[in-house]
Amino acid sequence: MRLVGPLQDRDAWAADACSAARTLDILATKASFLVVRELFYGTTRFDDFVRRVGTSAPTIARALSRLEDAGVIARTPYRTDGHRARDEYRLTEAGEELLPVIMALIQWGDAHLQPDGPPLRFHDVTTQQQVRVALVATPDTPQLESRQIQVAVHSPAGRANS
Amino acid sequence: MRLVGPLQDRDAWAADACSAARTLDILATKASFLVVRELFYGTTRFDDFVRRVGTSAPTIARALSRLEDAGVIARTPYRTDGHRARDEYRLTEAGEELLPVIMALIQWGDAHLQPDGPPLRFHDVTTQQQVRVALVATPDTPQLESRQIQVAVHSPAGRANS
DNA sequence: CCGTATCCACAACGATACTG
DNA sequence: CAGTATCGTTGTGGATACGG
Repeated sequence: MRLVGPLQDRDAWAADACSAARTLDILATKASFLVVRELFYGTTRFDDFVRRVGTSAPTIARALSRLEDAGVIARTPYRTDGHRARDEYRLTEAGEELLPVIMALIQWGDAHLQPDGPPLRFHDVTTQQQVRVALVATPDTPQLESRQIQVAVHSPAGRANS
Repeated sequence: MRLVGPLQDRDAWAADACSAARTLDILATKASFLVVRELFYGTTRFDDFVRRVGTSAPTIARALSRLEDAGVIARTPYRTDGHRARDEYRLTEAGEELLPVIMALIQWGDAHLQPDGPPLRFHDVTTQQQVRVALVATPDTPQLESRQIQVAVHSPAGRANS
């Protein structure tokens, strides 16, 4: 990248105010990232997070409450039938906007850490074109939303579904 | 996102093989992310990392060696004049491809954690259009490279450069 | 089924001190 | 200037046990 303008204070803006640093304070741990990933995949229940993130219940509880504090997710009661109140977790609008972060991580991992190819495929639900994360400088480039994206397990070649 | 295909094994592909999880194993800590950010900003020297990431020397040393092990950065000697050999750190090609990850973090932080607006602005070096991270499903959308991006400190309104 | 509380192990961090 | 070594503290995570 090419730095322009007043750069004498180069050391100043790095540490405190950097937006990446602030975002990372929220998504502090690996578990937090993966909980957000699961939310995009539609997971809403505590127990499913535990199993699908592959971590312990306390870790999930910590991640969920931190994300809630940060306004990334909202905890809402479901099945309000009688005495047993249960919560489900959903992304807020702010949380939905984390999709590029997650997709960028997946895309890099697909390209560099998956010798056998990507385990998952992401396609536009209408055009069936492959979805990718791109850096663009065109204001008119449309932004895909999460519900327009289709996730499929990648089965190599035409594999008949038994 | 809409999950399609065989989903019985939903719990399986989440934990082990997920590309996001694997990427996060490399960028395990906040310091690792910020070191990568600094590399994009052109930082190459140990001491500059320490100051600009705002952390301690051992933390930087750890982050650098982990990133080197992962093939994200390469350590090359500079100023080979005589007895004093020093190293500089640069992104590998694989490392360069982490730019969408960093930009996505910055973009989210700009939108949600900066009440006074983004501290930095990113523009296409030729068109001067603003750069953003987008999810696209069009194969022909061009990908901006890091050297086509211009970084400027955001000074509100027209502030004369003294 | 949905979590929380407690405890222990380990990894990451900062402070400090030291080497070339 | 460019790191490494050590150490005490904190944060993160897993195991287990417990309560709604």
